[in-house]
Amino acid sequence: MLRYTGASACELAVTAPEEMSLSAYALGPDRPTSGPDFATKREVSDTMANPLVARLGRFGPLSAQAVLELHHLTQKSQARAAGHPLFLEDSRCDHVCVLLEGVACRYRMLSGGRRQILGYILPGDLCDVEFVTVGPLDHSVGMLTDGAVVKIASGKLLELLAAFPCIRRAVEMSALIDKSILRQWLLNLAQRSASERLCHFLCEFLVRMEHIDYLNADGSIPFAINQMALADTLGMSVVHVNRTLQALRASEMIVLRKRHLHVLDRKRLAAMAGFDPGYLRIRENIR
Amino acid sequence: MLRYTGASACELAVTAPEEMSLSAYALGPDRPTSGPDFATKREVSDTMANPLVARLGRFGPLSAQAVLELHHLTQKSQARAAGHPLFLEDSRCDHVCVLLEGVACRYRMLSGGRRQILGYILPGDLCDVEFVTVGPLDHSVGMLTDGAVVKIASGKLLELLAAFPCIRRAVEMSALIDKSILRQWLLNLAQRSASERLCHFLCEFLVRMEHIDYLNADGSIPFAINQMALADTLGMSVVHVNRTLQALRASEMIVLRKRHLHVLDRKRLAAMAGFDPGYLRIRENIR
DNA sequence: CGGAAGATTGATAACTCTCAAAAATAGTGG
DNA sequence: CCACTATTTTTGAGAGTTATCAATCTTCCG
Repeated sequence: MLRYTGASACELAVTAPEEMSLSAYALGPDRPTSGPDFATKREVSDTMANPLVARLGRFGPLSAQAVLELHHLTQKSQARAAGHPLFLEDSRCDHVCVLLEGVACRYRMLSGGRRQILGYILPGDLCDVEFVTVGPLDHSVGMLTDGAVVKIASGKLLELLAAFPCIRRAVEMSALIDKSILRQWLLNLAQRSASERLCHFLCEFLVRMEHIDYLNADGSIPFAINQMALADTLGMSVVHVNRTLQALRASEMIVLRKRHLHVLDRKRLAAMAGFDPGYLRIRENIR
Repeated sequence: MLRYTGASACELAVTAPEEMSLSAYALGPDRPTSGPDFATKREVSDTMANPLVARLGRFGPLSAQAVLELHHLTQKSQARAAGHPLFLEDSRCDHVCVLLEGVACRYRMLSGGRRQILGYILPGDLCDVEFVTVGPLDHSVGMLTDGAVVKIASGKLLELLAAFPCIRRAVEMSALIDKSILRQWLLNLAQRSASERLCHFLCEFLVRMEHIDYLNADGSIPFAINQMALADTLGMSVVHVNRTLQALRASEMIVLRKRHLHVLDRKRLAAMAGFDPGYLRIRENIR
């Protein structure tokens, strides 16, 4: 039972045009997601229902006051359709976003219309944490799937960081992990073959999704990332992504269809990729 | 054949065996480097002679007291020969290093004896700034050339950060730039051809060296990075690095010999690489 | 001078890209 | 609910880039 079901509009059974009325969507009483409706749950006890609280809380205990504040900040969620930009390169920004639902990515566009995806942002993640940034952003952030976000003014966030050391620590930790992931990606791109790269990405994505409770009972996860995005992530052509995926399917390591990924043999996939989840700093290891 | 033997002593024209008497070297009156002798310049007014002070100072004004403290911390430099490890993956550490001289790099070893270089550390840079790290390090740091470092206990650094907001800001800024460089490298590896990657790296290295005043009067910079290290940086084979370098020489964009790099045509090199120095957050642009 | 590390060369093979087109799937509007 | 269009996935063929292997040459340094 999931908040983010992975599909663009289809699974949510609502159309989500670029400029729909956001508040209506976010606050509507019959919001068609199957998950908890954040707008109606305000109890502190319900901490794990809030992706931001859940995520920060995994880095260490948060004070009750801190949890309250975080809850308060994430009340007014706004829907965002796939393709919607959250931040644009070269612009300046006065706020950060918390992703509540869906998948977003950092990316840069290059001459020739190429795109390089620099990282994935999952529910509960803060972006762009480089709020400290004085200059213009050096990359864009956009939604890869439909989802929902909350904006937080930079000033407000800075207050929060100053007032709650537990939050500050969690955010700092989160930034370190981001960096760790970047290094891992670097290594992937530089040293591994196309199929190894793809396997590694799938392993990482699986572990991250599992960590935030998006693993379904049947062992699958929502996976609304199309082959073009995979190509832009892994520095390979769409054609080659396609063929590599087919090879993985043929060797019965994964099933990927209808925007859901089912890893049939984690061990083999991880071995193939040389994947060691340590860099994600998550307690439990891949089985 | 192990891949990481590092450069032999050369720039410094001294032999630097693994376990030489460090203090003798660092404090010797006739230290054979061409640069300023940090050990004998203790005046606060002489701020730019201290690589750490110089580097942090470029991010914003440092209070006189902060400069004093930084100076004090960087008195006891220790020589480090090429190949010397500063931090080892999986170990825990209770200190950071400031590089005063030479070039160091972050790297990870992979199965099969391969090495991936994850970043370069130049004089004035702090490593590993991930001192906050609770867990073991996820990568190693080692000297690529002979040089000198100063160790700072983590506790001491934390005190400093707490006591001097100007230092804290500079260190945070520095961490952000690190991340920015990582993203740029990612993009390089994923999207550019071997020759573009190489050009891009040379541009970046040139700008960084210039920024810390290592540009010689003749327009060259010290470049003690061998082709094996370049290969491990750019994810290509040594053979291909060699051939690509030759092509660059043939097209009269660079002269690279005797461990010195002379870029003859910056504009063309930058254009070839798609290099835009903005991500380094340095005032002056490449000419 | 001798040994070792680094740079260079040649030949071959492997991997991945590009182009072009067809098939399948998802989303839209009647 | 169905037809229609756009997007995404899949397939085939050929070309290009880069890796690998093995040997030689060069430079450095004791």
